[in-house]
Amino acid sequence: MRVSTRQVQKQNTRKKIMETAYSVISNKGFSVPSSVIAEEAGISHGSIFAHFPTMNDLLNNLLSDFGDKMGARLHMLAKKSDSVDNLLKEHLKVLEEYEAFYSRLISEKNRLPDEAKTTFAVIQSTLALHFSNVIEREISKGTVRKLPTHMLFNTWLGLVHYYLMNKDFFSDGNESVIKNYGPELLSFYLKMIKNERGVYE
Amino acid sequence: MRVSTRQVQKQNTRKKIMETAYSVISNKGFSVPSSVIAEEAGISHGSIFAHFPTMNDLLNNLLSDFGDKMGARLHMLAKKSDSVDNLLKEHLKVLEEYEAFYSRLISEKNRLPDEAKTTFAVIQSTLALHFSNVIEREISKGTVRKLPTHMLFNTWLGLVHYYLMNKDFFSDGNESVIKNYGPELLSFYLKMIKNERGVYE
DNA sequence: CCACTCATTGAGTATGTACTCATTTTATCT
DNA sequence: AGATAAAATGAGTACATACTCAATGAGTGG
Repeated sequence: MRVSTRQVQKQNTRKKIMETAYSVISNKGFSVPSSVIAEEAGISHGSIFAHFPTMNDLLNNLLSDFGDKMGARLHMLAKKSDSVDNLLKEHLKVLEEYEAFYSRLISEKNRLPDEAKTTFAVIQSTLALHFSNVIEREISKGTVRKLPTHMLFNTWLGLVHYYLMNKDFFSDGNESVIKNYGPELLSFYLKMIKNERGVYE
Repeated sequence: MRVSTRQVQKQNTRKKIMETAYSVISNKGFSVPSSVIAEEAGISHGSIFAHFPTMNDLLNNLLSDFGDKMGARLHMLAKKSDSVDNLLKEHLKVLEEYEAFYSRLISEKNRLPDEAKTTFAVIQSTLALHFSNVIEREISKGTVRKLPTHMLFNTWLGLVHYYLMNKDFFSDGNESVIKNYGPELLSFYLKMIKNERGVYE
């Protein structure tokens, strides 16, 4: 057989490590010790280092995977988003899906390896691209107020990140902030940026 | 004499530790080791622990002082702020004054002792109080659009924090983000929340 | 000037965590 | 089945950092 049991085993272990790291980091943050990840994954401590030369390397792999995954997800949503309303609604859906890890990322990115900034940049610029396309179309249609696109974008992201980072202030325990507040954020933001009086500008 | 040289000496050392910690943390973040603070302050490592039982205790003192100082400063500005424009302009001034440490605080508060959350809450609620006073007055005057006050507040703070936390993305090196972008943030935000057509609602 | 007190010192200790590597376990090949 | 190679193990090492404490020496009071 081409794919030996051994190879499968090794790949499984690697995958197990990555998945466990993802979930443990989502719950406890990036400063979780390697020993905890090993324990949680049900493997020996040394095994991690048989698969990844350093913890930083594991982190970089995680971050890059995450960037790809979430980036791809955001890219998709653009296709079915003809309006700001829909785009942002879809954005919130994606965020809810990745909420735990994403929150950790935006909270802790400044003290993570550079890969974290790259991951963040990938996600952000993907979103920004689709956002500005949709917004500019709506501005020229007159449905959105004539305001600088980049500021509209930063305001939306700032607002959403504010809620994600201050989770403990807004939500109790492990509840999803996006689930609880997403609709309010969305409707408020739309009210703020939309032309109430139609196309007359 | 009542105040002996010794007492003065001790107070000076304590002050020196606090001030150095404040500036070192402003530059390098809260995870800076005690040894670096001691070095920078020009005192022995052990001296820190002669003044503060633990590093956490030092941090708590710093945070509580900072909260008091910035809280008081924010409290003052309310008196001369008759309009949102002025209030936010003054807010930006205060932020610029405390930018480095404040940025660290909002970035790292989630992994700091609980005192950090308290400090944050003190600052935030002081600002929120004055903000909502001014905003509600302007809403009833018709100069600000009729939108929920708490969301207006969160949007402003979200936007500002977004810039502070992504400093490296917006500004190079050690330049002040507030200095560079404050005016743009302010004018954009005001444009967004203000009624362009006066009192007709 | 001497005895005493107290702030300061810094080498030493304790602890946590990343990473190593000789050994063990397990799959594969003949 | 026995020999070999790959994967996993976990006790051991290196290092960073918080905190201790006996020793130092400078200010204080008699």
